[in-house]
Amino acid sequence: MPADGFALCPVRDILDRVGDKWSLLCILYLGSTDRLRFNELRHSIMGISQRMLTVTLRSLENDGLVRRTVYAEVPPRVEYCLTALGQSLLGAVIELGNWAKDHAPVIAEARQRVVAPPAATAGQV
Amino acid sequence: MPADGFALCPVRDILDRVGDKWSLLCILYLGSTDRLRFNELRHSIMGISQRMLTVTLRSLENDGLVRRTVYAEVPPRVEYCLTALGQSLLGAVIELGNWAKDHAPVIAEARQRVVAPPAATAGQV
DNA sequence: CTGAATCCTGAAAGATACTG
DNA sequence: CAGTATCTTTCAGGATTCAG
Repeated sequence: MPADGFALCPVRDILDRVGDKWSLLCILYLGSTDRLRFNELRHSIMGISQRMLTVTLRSLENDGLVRRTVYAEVPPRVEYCLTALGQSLLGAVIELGNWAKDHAPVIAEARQRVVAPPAATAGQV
Repeated sequence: MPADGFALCPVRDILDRVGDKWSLLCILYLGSTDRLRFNELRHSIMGISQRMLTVTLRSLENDGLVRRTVYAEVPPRVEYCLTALGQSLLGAVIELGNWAKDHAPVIAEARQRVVAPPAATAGQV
């Protein structure tokens, strides 16, 4: 692991954080409403485990993208929402999401082409 | 807005592919020029291993985002460039990259705040 | 209800060496 | 130059359990 000091480090850094399995999903869902409770979010992002939701939310909170509000009630209630910083990221995420939705079939097609290449083509690389 | 988890599946799928450690960097660098040879790219993305560059480029190629052109010369020459599909993604990636660059200091600051929380804040959680 | 703490596994990624 | 082939290590993420 080299001590790197090049210009794209911040990009790498952010993408590492935001490019994990659940962060962008959390941001997308949190961005679609005002705020969500823990289990609301957990139910929205089907497939996420309780642990990963906690870990992801902590991570986003630590980066200042998500605000966590604890209500001193019983039973406990905790609500999450995007911070201004998180909202500023939301645009790019949504754009990425739209791209993904728009081009999903094309990509699926490209992948098919890999597993099932044309058999009759001769010579051509 | 989302409500239905299935709509976000393609997003998950794309983000999984594009959200790995090197793909977006490759797209960014390939998008910044017409085309790049293997070692040019490798030199640009400092820190990437030769293996991971190969793996990443294959992955992008399989998804139809990158075109690989082999010249039957000696010594071998292979050039990579974005396809139209790849270029269509470039916009969102650049926007994400710009966001990362713009907000890197704020995020760094937020992270600092986590490791060194204010001791005197009383009352509100 | 919300979350912390452990344990565990598969996949990702790095290092290295070899090849056309 | 541009890979491929292995080997090893790391670690994200799932399951489970405990706690406030």
